[in-house]
Amino acid sequence: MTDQAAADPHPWDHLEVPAGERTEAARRLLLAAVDSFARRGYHATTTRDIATAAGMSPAALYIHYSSKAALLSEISRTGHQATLDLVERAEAAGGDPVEQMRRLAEEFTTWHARGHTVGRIVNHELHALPEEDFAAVAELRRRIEDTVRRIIEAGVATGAFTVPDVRTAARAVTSLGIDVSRWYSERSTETPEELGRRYGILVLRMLGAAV
Amino acid sequence: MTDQAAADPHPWDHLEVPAGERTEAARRLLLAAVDSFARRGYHATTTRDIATAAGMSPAALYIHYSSKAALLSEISRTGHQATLDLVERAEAAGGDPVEQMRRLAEEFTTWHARGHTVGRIVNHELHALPEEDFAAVAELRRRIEDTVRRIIEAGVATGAFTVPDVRTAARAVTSLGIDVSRWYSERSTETPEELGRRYGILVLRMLGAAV
DNA sequence: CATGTGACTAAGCGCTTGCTTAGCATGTTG
DNA sequence: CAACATGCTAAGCAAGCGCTTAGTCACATG
Repeated sequence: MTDQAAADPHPWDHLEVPAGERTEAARRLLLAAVDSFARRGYHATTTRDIATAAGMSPAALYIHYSSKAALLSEISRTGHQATLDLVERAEAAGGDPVEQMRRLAEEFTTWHARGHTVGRIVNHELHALPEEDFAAVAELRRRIEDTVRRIIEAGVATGAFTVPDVRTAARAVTSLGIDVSRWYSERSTETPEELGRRYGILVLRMLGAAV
Repeated sequence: MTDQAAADPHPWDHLEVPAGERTEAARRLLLAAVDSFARRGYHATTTRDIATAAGMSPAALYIHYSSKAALLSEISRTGHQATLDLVERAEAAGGDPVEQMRRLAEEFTTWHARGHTVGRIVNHELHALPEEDFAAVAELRRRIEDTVRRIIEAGVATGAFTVPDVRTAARAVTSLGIDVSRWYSERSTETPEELGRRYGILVLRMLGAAV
């Protein structure tokens, strides 16, 4: 089950929710919500859309989730956590700042291409979150950007990177990856991995590394 | 009136609608729509929100615009046209590909920072457009990206640029600028012009130019 | 085999939505 | 000064919204 899910990429994989933690029905609802929120946007999606896509009556949704916003919260929180994990793993895996940054840029980009549906919700529906969920998620976003900045600072210190301004460069690196979720589509000719490799090169060059 | 509007930057300036072409009331409605669509999103904005912000009763909106979607269409069409004009001017102003690209990247970035409210609507509410408006706008977007790609191709031909893939590089350049409208805020410490200059350097480096 | 229990549906409630209608002042025109 | 156009408001309509209620059914437990 688990290894098959890993072999067969799926929007669900981008929400780090252990398979056993929710029932089949709740999982189906969450997947339907991801699809619908990503395609039409949170406010344009109705609870009837979600329930119908999950093969249930409108009322069944409320047995598994307390509200439409609760679905968004779960998607946003787990999606952000998965992204932060990815970024911190790229830093922790070691090597010099150039190696760390290549890994981070490649995987960050690949994630946002493969999981562009979840990515779209994570990055474009922040304003629709209940206030306390927004605060939690904002903290995760801060830590993602901090990690990127830390690697750039390290690279500037060793002389491997040269940038006009560290904060601006960190913004640019994360921004480039995030925006992939806006434009990437299944119809794109590049695979997520190809795109990741190419973006890895572009990012290193942007930071003034010799590539 | 007109020169004061030019001296005092305003969301309106990013919608290239000649001052005389609409009445005061219609202009107020359009501005209220820009503000509300950018802040809450198209679907979360009600016609009552817009009319009230423009100081009118809900019904008055329909004297000036045929529907809520007509407001979005006008914002999206004029916003896209303004962006295309900017990009084509940067190419036409001459110089070698490096000079053209620096100008394009700087002005494209500055535009998306200063006009981030309009930019947010232009780039994130495409799916809410009526079908025929979407088609018109998609054509403008294609021409924007084509212009960027043309300059990169010219630079690759002269040897000034080196990129892993021209289409991917063009995507990255436009994407970097577009995403500024998502995260830039009036509270940002960088001015739009500062950010433009820094992004200009990052973009040229990304394309393998010696900077 | 009575009594729960959990997952579900049919129906619908109260409210908000985009938009319309009817009417009212103001100003312009023959 | 009658006739009309313009720009607006008060009131409200049909449709759709998020969510609730009441009840059904399959199945587990004493």
